[in-house]
Amino acid sequence: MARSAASARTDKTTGELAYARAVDLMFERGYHGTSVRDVARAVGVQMSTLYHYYPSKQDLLMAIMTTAMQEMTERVAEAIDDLPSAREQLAAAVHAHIMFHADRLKEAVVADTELRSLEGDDLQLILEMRDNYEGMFRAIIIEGQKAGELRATDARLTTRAILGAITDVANWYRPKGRLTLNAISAEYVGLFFEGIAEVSGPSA
Amino acid sequence: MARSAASARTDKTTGELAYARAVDLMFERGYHGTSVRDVARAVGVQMSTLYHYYPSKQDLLMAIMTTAMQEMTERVAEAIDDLPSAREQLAAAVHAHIMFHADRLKEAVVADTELRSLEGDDLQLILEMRDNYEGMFRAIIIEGQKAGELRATDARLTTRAILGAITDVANWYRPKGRLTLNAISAEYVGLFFEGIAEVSGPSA
DNA sequence: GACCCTATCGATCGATCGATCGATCGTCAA
DNA sequence: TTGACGATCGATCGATCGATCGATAGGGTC
Repeated sequence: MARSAASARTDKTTGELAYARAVDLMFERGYHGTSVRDVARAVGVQMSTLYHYYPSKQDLLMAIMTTAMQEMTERVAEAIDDLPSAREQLAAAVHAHIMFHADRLKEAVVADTELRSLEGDDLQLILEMRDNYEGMFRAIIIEGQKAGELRATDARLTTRAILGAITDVANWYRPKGRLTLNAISAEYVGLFFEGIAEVSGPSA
Repeated sequence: MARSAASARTDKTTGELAYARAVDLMFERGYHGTSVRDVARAVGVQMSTLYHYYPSKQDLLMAIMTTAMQEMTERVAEAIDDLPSAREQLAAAVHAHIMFHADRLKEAVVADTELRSLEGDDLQLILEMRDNYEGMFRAIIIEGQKAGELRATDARLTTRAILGAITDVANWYRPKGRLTLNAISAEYVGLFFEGIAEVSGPSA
């Protein structure tokens, strides 16, 4: 088969390269800020060639978002599997979420921010995947409250607070930064469980 | 002066209307997803008229972002002024941030998400305003730790965790929702200070 | 060797983009 | 009453958008 120069130079097919370059560009400039021409130029191929792999620009975005949501969900599900306590499960889930947002940072950010660029059924599908993902976290919290491990806070709001905080990691994390990923993850878990108040402090 | 039909029908000038409609549209579709034509159509005016008030599309975005950052900073600064303890200051800052993100929701979201649409000096200016804003929160935490009110967590990371969580409120808050803003704010403050662990629970 | 299929190309479609022009409208001061 | 001027209009610019076209090169299949 005829392969593009760029595709032959790497071990990826043109379709896989298109996915990767689209992730890069949409991460930097957003969906509407990225033209199909930009992606084609980055792949080293004509624009019409991309339409051989993805029927539309929207389908290219959907491929990114479904892949990201699906793999993130799998990672968290695997991480909490068989853990005995809510505390351990929640810590593992937070850790898995942060890890995914670090080493698949661009896909995660695109998935987190381009919801508004989706239309119709595509939007509904991703919303369902998000609800399902959030539900995993909320279920842990609710079970932990039933078991007496966790305080009786509003489960839905608590879930949003935790997810809001750890999703934001993708907005500032730098691999060469001051803290390792494990340190970041551990510190977040400590914050969530124990809070910031000094128990023996003046206000206790 | 010659006033457009839309401007005459309201108490706003065309320039103010343009700002408001641009906020609406960029909130829904993002900066690159919103055309100057869209804004003009929403205002009820010709596209060229908008250029009488804003020299470029980028300047329109900058007007929104600087306004949002400036007013949000003022609100938090006023909220924490004269409060005696770090605990009270942080609670007030969190409350003010959430309140701003609720009643100026669209501007806040645009300011939070369109950083990547800015270029050159514009980007630098907004980044400085963000750093300054974040610095207010971090200063409270550091002072609270010195005073023994707060645990010795990583101040920079703790600040990001709190801001990440409360900024995300704009992504799900609905005025007709289950919880009032005061309840949301109070619950968040409780989470941040006390955490979710049950102190007398099995893991304590 | 005849055939087909996938992958790619260059060219081009109609639509829309951000931006700018000169002309005209409406208001207010003199 | 009139002249100046800010505000608005309609028309248009060159560039770029997402999408589609027909053509064809190069392997695999029988």
